[in-house]
Amino acid sequence: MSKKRPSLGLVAELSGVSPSTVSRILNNTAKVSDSKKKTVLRVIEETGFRPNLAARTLAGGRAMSIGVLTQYIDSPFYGEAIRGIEEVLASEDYTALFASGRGDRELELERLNMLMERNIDGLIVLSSTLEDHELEALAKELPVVLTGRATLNQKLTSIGFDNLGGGGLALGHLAELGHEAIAVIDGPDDPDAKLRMDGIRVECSQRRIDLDPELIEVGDFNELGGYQAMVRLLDKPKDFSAVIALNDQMAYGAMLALSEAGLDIPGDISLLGFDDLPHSAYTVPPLTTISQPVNRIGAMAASTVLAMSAGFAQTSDQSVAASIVVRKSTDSPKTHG
Amino acid sequence: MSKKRPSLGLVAELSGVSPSTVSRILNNTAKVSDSKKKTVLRVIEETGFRPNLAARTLAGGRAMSIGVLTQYIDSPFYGEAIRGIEEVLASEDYTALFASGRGDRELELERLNMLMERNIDGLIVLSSTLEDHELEALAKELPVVLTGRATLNQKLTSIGFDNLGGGGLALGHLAELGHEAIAVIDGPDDPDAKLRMDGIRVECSQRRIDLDPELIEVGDFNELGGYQAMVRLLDKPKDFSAVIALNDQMAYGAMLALSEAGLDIPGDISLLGFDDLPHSAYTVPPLTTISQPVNRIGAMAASTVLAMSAGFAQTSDQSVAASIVVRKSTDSPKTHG
DNA sequence: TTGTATGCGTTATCAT
DNA sequence: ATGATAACGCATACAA
Repeated sequence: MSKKRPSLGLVAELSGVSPSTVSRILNNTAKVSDSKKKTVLRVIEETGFRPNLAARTLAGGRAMSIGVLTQYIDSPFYGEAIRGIEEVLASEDYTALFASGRGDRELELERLNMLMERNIDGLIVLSSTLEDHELEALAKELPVVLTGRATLNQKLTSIGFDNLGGGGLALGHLAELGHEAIAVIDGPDDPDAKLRMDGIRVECSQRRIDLDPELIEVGDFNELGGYQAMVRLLDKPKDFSAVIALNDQMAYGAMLALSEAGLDIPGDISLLGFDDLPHSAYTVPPLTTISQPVNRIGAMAASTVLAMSAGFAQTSDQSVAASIVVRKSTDSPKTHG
Repeated sequence: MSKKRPSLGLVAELSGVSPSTVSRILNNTAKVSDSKKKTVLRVIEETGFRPNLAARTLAGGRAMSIGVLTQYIDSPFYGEAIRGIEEVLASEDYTALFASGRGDRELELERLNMLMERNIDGLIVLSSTLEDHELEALAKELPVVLTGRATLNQKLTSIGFDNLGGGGLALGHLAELGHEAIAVIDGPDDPDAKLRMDGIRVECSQRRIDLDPELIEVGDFNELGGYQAMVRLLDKPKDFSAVIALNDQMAYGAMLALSEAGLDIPGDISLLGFDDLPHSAYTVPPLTTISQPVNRIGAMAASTVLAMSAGFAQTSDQSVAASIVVRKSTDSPKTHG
């Protein structure tokens, strides 16, 4: 019953031209007389013809799709990037194919294979358990753009945050408010976290502020890890007046721990995060945070793969600047007599 | 330089068998002698052969992909569902193709076309601006499973939340704590919101509680809308001791408004949300909420399309039960002398 | 400018 | 149980 979809051949027949002519019109790959073009276009309209992507791909054309490798598709952080990617790709008639590895190497490899089976024209790696040499190997087969690994490997094209600068911004803000004893909730073993930490350290030494190693606790980039790290921090005999969480999600967890301890933000403790997730404007109090333009990164990554796929060489590294969004979670430390 | 991917033909040649035999082994579509099977499998291993999906699709096989139509891929709510969908699909070697319409009908149609071009084997509609009759038309062309439209149209297969029951649960909880003047932050014009509201109303009449229309403000299912609705509520001369927000995101916004007004949760006002988003365990205070097993819904939707695609008829409606997660944002109203 | 012929990698229909 | 062959819908090299 269901009449099968019209094919290019049908359109050609109905238009009284050859299939190649229709193909040419579709892909704008050669000149076609206006009259023929007009009728073909009309027939396409009438029949509702849409090229079969499988056939097009098989015949050597592009698959019109870009793979996106990530850990968790449902993460507020990657969500931002994904939106940027989607917008750019869609505007060029490309589609994003997502593959989440959930931090499991086996699964990630499996999903990556799935992407390759689908003849993707390029790959954006938002985060991955893959090692550099594996990514390099991949990059020899198709355009690959990484995010968050800037400066780590010059053989790979990457779009980075200015994590170093962001770290400096964070510490600078607190220092200028007058904080001297500053605790940090570090992230997992991850290039982004490392560079943010480095930025904080550099700024510390420039301002002659002492970063007490005892006041650095490691989290997992999630709420729970931030909560637990904050609890451990609070347990220590050491005093501190401000806390930097290396991402907003951990800051959320820290907020809860602080509140349960009866501490006021920013009255007792100032708190600062990274990423400026959409939700951060609505925490209580609204969170001061380092804004990494994540969705711009996504957009840049997308236009970069597209450019590479079209044969344009790319400069290997690009990065976007961080900025600070000052809200209500940071203030001067209270001076106790 | 880049040696092109090994094909089924190559594998056949190297194994000394015909292409058909290799295909049979791959798809388990006929008996093949163990000896041949063994060598073919070995060659596949050695060459790293992976079937080309475009070819497979073109040749009449399945595309091994299910389209997922949604408004915003980066939304904590849909994120949950998407995870459920992905897990089920991946386990069956299927892939989800996402298309976000961002609430724009034109864009949504455009993205839907993109999905059709890709020969999807089925479609899951998480949310859509499409009307029922359009969805019915679609459902005639391929398996379609909806979420959140249960009971609205019997011709369509759908997986629904028990919004009605959830609404009852919410009001029941507050009623039993002793609340009588209850405000509601309603959602946009949306079946889910409507049913939640209905559930609240039904429970109200059973408990002889009066739901003051003045205390119902409409939000947009986002933090900002919740914030604004709460501000409007606070502006009214009417008194209330509890607020139900029809989803967690609006509850987050309400929390901020309440805090800015100097009101304590739950000391002054109890607050309750819907959805039990991952973040809700980490708000200050942690949010009491109606848990809709969103990711189970996703999983059910996925297995349902798969079943339909395999030719099994489906009962038209399924739904999963709601439950209440009591945390710290609700308590008995304070009795003022 | 336009048409013809061939091939892309796989499945499916026949044979054997 | 296995192989030969056609077909899927399109792009492209080659002819005209």
